[in-house]
Parts: sequence; C-alpha cells; structure tokens
Amino acid sequence: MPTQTRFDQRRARTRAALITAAQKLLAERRTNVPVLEITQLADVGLGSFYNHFTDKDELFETAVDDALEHFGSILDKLSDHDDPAVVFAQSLRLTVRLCRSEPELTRVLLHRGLDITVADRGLVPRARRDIEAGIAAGRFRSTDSRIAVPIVAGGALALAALLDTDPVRNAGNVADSFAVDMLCMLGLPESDAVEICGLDLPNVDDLLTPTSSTESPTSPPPGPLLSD
Amino acid sequence: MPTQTRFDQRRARTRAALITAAQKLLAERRTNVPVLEITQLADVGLGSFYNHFTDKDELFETAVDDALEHFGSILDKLSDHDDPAVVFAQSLRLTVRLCRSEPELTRVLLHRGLDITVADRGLVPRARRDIEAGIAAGRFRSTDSRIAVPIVAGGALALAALLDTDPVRNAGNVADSFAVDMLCMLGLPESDAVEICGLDLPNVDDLLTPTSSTESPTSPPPGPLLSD
DNA sequence: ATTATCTATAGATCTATAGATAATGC
DNA sequence: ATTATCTATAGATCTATAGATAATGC
Repeated sequence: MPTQTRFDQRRARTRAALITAAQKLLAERRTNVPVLEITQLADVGLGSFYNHFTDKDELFETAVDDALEHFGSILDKLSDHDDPAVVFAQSLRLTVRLCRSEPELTRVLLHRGLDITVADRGLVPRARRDIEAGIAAGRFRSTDSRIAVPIVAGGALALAALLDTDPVRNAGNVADSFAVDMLCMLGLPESDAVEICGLDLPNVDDLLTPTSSTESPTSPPPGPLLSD
Repeated sequence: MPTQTRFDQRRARTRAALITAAQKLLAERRTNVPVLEITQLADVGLGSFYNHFTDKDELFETAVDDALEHFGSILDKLSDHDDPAVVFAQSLRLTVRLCRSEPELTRVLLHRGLDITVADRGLVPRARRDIEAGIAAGRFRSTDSRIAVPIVAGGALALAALLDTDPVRNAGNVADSFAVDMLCMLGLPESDAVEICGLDLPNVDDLLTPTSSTESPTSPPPGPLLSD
C-alpha cells in the first residue's frame, strides 16, 4: 500500500463524495444541474469542485468510468469453465440480474448508453473473448464477432432499460431467456442453450460484497461505486 | 387538404426551421446550447422560439419524434411477403443500411438511445409483429417476444452506433450479417437465414424520395426530416 | 385589424476565482 | 509552513418577455 498522508486521504474523500453525488444525479438523469447543487449533495464547498475537476463534463465522465470499472470487477469474480458457452451465458445472466440488485449502478451505465458497446471494460471484452473462443472451438457457428458482440451488448442494454422501466418483471427470467436467445444466435441447439442457462449461478450478492484481502472487512463508509 | 392560410404557412415554416436546426444540433450531440444559437442556426428571431416551444427540451423532443416518424414512414414502404421471416429480415437489412444513406437521421435517433426500444413507431412495432407472426406460424422457435424485440432493437442501435463510429465498414455486410444472426436467434437453420438475407432488397434511395401523390414533385425546400 | 416575427434588454442564473479559514506536517 | 477546503462575489451567460416592426386578411 502506498504511503498516504492525511492530506491525500482528505483529498480522496472529497473527490469520492463528488463522484458519489454525480452518480446519484446520473441515476436520476439530471446532469444539467448547477455545480453548486452537486457540491451541496456531496456536502463539500463549491470551491472544492474546482480543486478536483475542471468542469461538470469531466466529473460526470469520471463518475461513469468509475461505475464501469466497478461493474467489470464484479464480472471478473465469476468462475471460469472449460466450455466458453457456459462462461458466456454466466456473464449475460449475471449482468442482467445486476439490474435488480444494483439499480443505481445500472442507471449510471445506462447513461453512457450505446457508447458502452465499444468499451474496453465490462461485458464487451468478456463477450468478445468468449464468442471468439467458442467459434475457435467449433462450439459456436462461425459468425463475425465484430457484429455479434455489439448485438449482445446492445441487447443487454435494452433489457436493462426494460427492467428499469418495468419494476415488476422478474430479472432472473429475463436474464436466462436473454442468454438462451444469444446462445441460439450463436448456433447452439435450443435444448443445449436451455440446459446451460439452467445451471447454478453464483449468488449475485456474494459477488457484490467480497471479503477480499485488499478491502476492509468492516462495512465501508459510503463511497463511489468503485472501491478505491 | 385543409385550407391553410399564409399565416399558417408562415408559422409552419418557422417551426420547421427550428426543428431542422434542432436536428442538426442533435446529430452533433450539442443539445446544451443557448436558445439564441438555435434560432440563429434556424435563421429566425430569438422571440420566435417562444412562439412555438416553451423550452429547449420540448423542441428537442419534438425534433426526435419527427425523425422517428420519418423513419417509420420509410419502413412502411417496404413490400410485404408471405413469410414473416422475409419481412422481418427486410426491415433489419434496410434499417442498418439507412445508417449510411441517412446519417443525420440515424444520429438523431441514436440520441434518443435506448428509449427507442420501447417506441411505438419505427422498427420496434414491426419487429414485434413479425416475430409474433413467425412464432404463430411455427416458422420461429417459441421464444418470448417481449425479450426478443428489445434484443433486436438494441442490437440494431448498437450496430448503428458502430457504423457511425467507423465510416469505412460496409453497411450492407453488417446489415445482412445482423439479420442472419437474428434469424438464427429465432431458430432458423443458418443456411435458411443466409438465403433469406441474400434476397433482393428494394433500393434504399428509392424509398427515401417517393413520388407519392401527397408530396410536391418539385424538389421541396429544406425542411425537417419529417415531411409535413 | 389581426397575427407572427423580430429586437432590445431586465432580471435570473451560473461559473470560476480570490481571499479567508481550517487541517495537517515537521 | 503547507495544503485543502470553504465563503463570498464579480462577471459572464442565458432566459423569457415587452414592445416595435412586418406580413397577411378582409
């Protein structure tokens, strides 16, 4: 751990408060607010904002990147498997389930919208890896991953938006049905797809609160979605 | 044709100029501009803005609706066919091709982003109709259209964004590959899907400049994307 | 006479900084 | 002594309207 003076800690706390406030506003789609409102929500002085960011765009961009990073770190905790179809399906099933367990994180990512389909973190690189591995192994039909990956990402986004709109629909059902559809798209017989998407999935909540060695075991103070 | 006084015509011209200007700005993702800049781009007085819209949000919303309506009217010109798979594939292939022939229209629709996956105009209602018809006819596997439709719409959006980002990629190839993937998702054998997506498609440009009886045969003045 | 548009601007709002205050380092 | 934060505010920017001007109707 790099030596962190109290100055650094104080700076980090203020910065984190600003990012958290920005994420709250992003989740409500209210980005066109005065800087003063952001700093009041973060409970810091107006001037502090300009100590950390040059303008609102920079803050909101940072806030979305932070959320994307956090989302990627959750996916990274999924266990691997020999069959790329299983790994791929796991990612999709977990991602869509996250819309319910982490609605604010989801809304922040939704704000980035379609740009996220070309992100180098999160679902996209995993989907590309799994699809290409599946094609190479002859498990998937030979299709263009440069087209299949955006379809997967765009579909996941659209379903996330749907779940956000309709709070009664069961996320697990949507997630599994989505994964079946995507496996069929990649050439698996429907029966195989249904079987794979019925396999056990790690408990979502366990992936959200990891007791990793780098993190404090006590409940951490409210901070931005990305743990520092 | 309802009697339109010169007053009405003048009003309509000013309104159309404002909508066209808003669409230009939307295509550049510059919605956070002063009202004065919009009216200057539209070449009307600042005060005229408030004769037609109460605020910028209302204008931009109208501008996107206008573009969506125009997009829907293009799709409506596609010929029908007995096989829902063919009709469905035609819609997808045309939609993605439009990204090249109508880039500004595409960018305006992209601005609405994922909300468009629940729109009641454009690709979504057509996709729902075709998918449900295909399932009913036993042509598609029995899947949940409430999930398949957002996947289709989200995938189309993601590919539109991709084509917008990468101006060298061939839209026809992307479009046909997308349609093949979606037909496979719906349970068609790959060979059938490839055959359907190789069928003749009406010329895109013919659909864009229809010599319908309701429109003036002379080249119309620059107006918003939706002809009035 | 009526309606729409245009010009000028009062007042509201927001940004970004200067200078004061508080916290930490040594 | 140094660094970060906070408070107060000057100046820039924007909104929305009032009143003047131009176009059309009858």
